[in-house]
Amino acid sequence: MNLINRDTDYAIRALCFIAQHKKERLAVSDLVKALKIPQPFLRKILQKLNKNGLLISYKGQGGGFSLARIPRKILISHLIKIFQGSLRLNECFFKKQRCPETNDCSLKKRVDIIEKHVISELESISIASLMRKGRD
Amino acid sequence: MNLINRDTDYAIRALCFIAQHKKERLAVSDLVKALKIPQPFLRKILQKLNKNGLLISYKGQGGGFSLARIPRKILISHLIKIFQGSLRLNECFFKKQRCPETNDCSLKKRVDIIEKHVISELESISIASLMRKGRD
DNA sequence: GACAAATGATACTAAAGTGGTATCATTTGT
DNA sequence: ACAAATGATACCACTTTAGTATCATTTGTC
Repeated sequence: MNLINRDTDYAIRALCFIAQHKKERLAVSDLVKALKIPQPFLRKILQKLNKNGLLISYKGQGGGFSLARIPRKILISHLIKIFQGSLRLNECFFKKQRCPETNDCSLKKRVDIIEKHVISELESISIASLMRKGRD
Repeated sequence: MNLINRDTDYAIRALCFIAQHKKERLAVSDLVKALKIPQPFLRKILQKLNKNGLLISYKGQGGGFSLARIPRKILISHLIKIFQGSLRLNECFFKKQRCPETNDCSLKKRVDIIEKHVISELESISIASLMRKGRD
């Protein structure tokens, strides 16, 4: 079980790398060299970031990608939603059915509390905060 | 993404049900009636709970299962470990490789903190605490 | 205008995980 | 001896994950 999957992880690395570079347009090939992510896979990820409004793409020769917003406004929670679907940790398997006996979803209530905490923590992590050196 | 999968969920229900019953031996067929879990699947789950020391099994006619320890000592975190493997939310995909640039796993550090919180919360949930009525 | 360098779109694939089913062996109370 | 129970194991369909492959389109440069 992983909170962050490979797509999301690659997306974070790519966004950090783009954010750190003065050049405001980077081609996939530039990123591949630095990040060691298979090129076709990284392309797919960047295309998705573009579709979701986190990157701007430039087609044709000399094209590439640049950030569509400042790093502080790019949140890990958003990336997880894009690449892993919702952030829910607690979809009930028995939506209609009442859980038998007294165990009627006191479990769900407890896990909901955990979920809320995790979500709020993930919403506090931005690309900017991951870039700041010296930050713990 | 779900913190608790179906195996674990069924295990929790089964354990709660057994714990609530005065009869200290319950056969799979008794549980199936009450919990509406497919019998062969539930059997597999109970066998695993037996192997992991949470249930005691009695073979032969009149056999069944009983709790191997008091409900307060059966923790959700333990069940997750049994049915879903480790509780880690944060296995690094790049164990040896250093993450490129300055982004060297400040992400991991942040997620580790979240993980610790989730684990400690799950360790605080026991079968006993799920059975107590009125507990929110 | 031709060409090459870039992204866009889409379809495919292999491996692992999830949620089961099926079968036969063994134990044990009556 | 028999039936009712668990033990062990193998199988299966479906979904998700982590990619690969291919062709179409755009655009700067010569």
